[in-house]
Amino acid sequence: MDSSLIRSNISRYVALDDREIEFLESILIPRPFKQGELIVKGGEQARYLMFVNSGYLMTYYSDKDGADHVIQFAAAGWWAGDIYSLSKEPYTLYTTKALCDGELLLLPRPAQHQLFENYNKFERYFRLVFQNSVIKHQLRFVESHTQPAEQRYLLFTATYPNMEKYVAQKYIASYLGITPEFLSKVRKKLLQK
Amino acid sequence: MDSSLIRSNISRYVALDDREIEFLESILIPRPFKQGELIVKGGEQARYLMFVNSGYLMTYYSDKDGADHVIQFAAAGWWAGDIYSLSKEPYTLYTTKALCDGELLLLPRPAQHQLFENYNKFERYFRLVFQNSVIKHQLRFVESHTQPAEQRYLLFTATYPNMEKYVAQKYIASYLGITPEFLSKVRKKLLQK
DNA sequence: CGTCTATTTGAATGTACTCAAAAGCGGTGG
DNA sequence: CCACCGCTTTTGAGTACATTCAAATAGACG
Repeated sequence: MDSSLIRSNISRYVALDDREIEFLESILIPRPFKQGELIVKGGEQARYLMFVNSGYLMTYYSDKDGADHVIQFAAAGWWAGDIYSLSKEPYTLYTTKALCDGELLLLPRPAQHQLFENYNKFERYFRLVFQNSVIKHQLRFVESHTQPAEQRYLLFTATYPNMEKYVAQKYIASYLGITPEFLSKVRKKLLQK
Repeated sequence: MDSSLIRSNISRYVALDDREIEFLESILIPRPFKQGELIVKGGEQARYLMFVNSGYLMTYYSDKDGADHVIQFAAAGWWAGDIYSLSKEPYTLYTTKALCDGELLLLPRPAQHQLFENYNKFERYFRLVFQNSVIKHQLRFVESHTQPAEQRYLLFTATYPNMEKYVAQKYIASYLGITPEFLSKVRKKLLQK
């Protein structure tokens, strides 16, 4: 298993010693995935934290009318959006889908507890991960209420330069909080400029 | 100083022993505030985490055009929205304003480090606080893109039953992501029913 | 009481949505 | 290899939700 990506990610927040790295590697489970695969479905038990080792994923909420609302995209080096199901809730609300072939590193729930009990550096690491995630969510929220759709789309393409190759436009529209039809019109208008 | 509220809040996540409580109390600073007071202004140094011991606060972002965008309201027993400035960033983007008289408990930045270094229960506590905050932000985001303004307003009044007594409507409008004028019309329509 | 700000109201406008139909695109099987 | 199927994207017309601007009214505070 190649744990270099997750190790370098963690080392941006806390310094791990050999013992901690060894333990981490002993509990991570490599999990390859194929394009289009539904890795976790909304309503299922949330059994793992998912670190993206390679490839692209997205996490979305399917409402009662069957409409999907994209919460987050995740590239290699990110935790999948459904990281949040390590809460008390045993079931996740969100579906996680592969946008191309790739590999996850799974951190099973029981192992999470071991990790937190025995190595409090990981507690800190995840505190910082969540903390930064909250900050990003706040910014995204402010953006979504200050900028019109066109600006938000431009911001998206700047932030996720490669994502458009992998994601159907309707999911980008969903992420931006607009309809696919309207995104199509926004793009047309931008191309004419 | 009355630390009963913060202790009972923390005890929902981790059990503190006497030593830990004593230390916590030794580093918290009571800070009374008056209605309308700007407790922290956007652009200033973020020097404290702020726990609301009594009263109501709100946290907002003022954009370059001078428009305010409310991120969060906070009642007694909550951490103020600007909790997020315990990150690496030395300055906060957000302004925190008192909506009535009340009292904060301040947790200064240097004391945060002591807390995290010496008592890893607090690390866990804040991990869980952030974790739950992320979950709430995600839900709020999905709501704001699935429900029309009228629904969001009803949800708001149900979620924060007393808040309307303290908050100017224009700030509720801002929190909901609509203009004050439109909120006024929404309310009128609801009253006619 | 007067001033300042918040709220209400109305008219005109704009942004984004719905619905429906056509065009494009990718994969599968004959 | 081409034809067909299903799904995504585009396009257009009509509509709805929400905004802007302006003016009138109401409330809060000194």
